[in-house]
Amino acid sequence: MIDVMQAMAEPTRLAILQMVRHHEMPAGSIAEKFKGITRPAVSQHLRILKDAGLVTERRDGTRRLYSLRPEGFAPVKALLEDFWDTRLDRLKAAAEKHEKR
Amino acid sequence: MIDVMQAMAEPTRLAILQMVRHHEMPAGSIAEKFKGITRPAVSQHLRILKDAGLVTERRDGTRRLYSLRPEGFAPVKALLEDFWDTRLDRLKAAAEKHEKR
DNA sequence: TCGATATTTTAGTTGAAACTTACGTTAGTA
DNA sequence: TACTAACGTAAGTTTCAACTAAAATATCGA
Repeated sequence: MIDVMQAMAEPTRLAILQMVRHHEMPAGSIAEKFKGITRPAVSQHLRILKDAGLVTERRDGTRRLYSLRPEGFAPVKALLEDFWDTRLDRLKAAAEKHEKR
Repeated sequence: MIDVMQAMAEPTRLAILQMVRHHEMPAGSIAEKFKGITRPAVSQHLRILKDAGLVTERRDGTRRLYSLRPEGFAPVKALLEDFWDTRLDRLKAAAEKHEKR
């Protein structure tokens, strides 16, 4: 789960995730979008995203098509909702305290 | 938003967030929980979490009490839900494709 | 089979982030 | 005022993640 967060928490990788969100893209096209960063670097980012389960890779001839894998975000999503709930917990606690008077 | 993710995506800091989730804790008590890491290191992590808006700091005499700031997670939560929605988008797209036959 | 295309992998470099030690600060207390 | 407790801050070191350049791999077409 920490690896999923680390995968997301990097500007280039986050941008990649946005790119492949709606339609799959070949590695080359992804790399082209980045100015001032080489193709191998992008390839390595893709590896990290894949290992984290955030993208899937599909081969088509010599190309490799990447697309988002939304389920990969599930654990982080759960954690976030957990933290978010603290807001409600506090409202509840405050209400009970008030009631006690 | 990327800074929020980076703040979360570190084991020690994530552990701190869990610690202060339900009740505020003084910096010292937080540091004690960590074996093999010094107090200043924890202090620096707390700084990063505070700057990212994930915890709040309250002073009580010489102590500093930290607690979770759930609202800080909002941007990441929104992003995650955005990605998550891709699942539904695909189901929908698949259904429409099916319908077309 | 040879070359071209699209891509990853490896090895090595570099810069940033996480650490430690030493020092500074602030608030309470004798 | 001097001392202590509970911290943060500064400076320097180490570790690690992101990068580049060069080499390796896989697939297709002539």
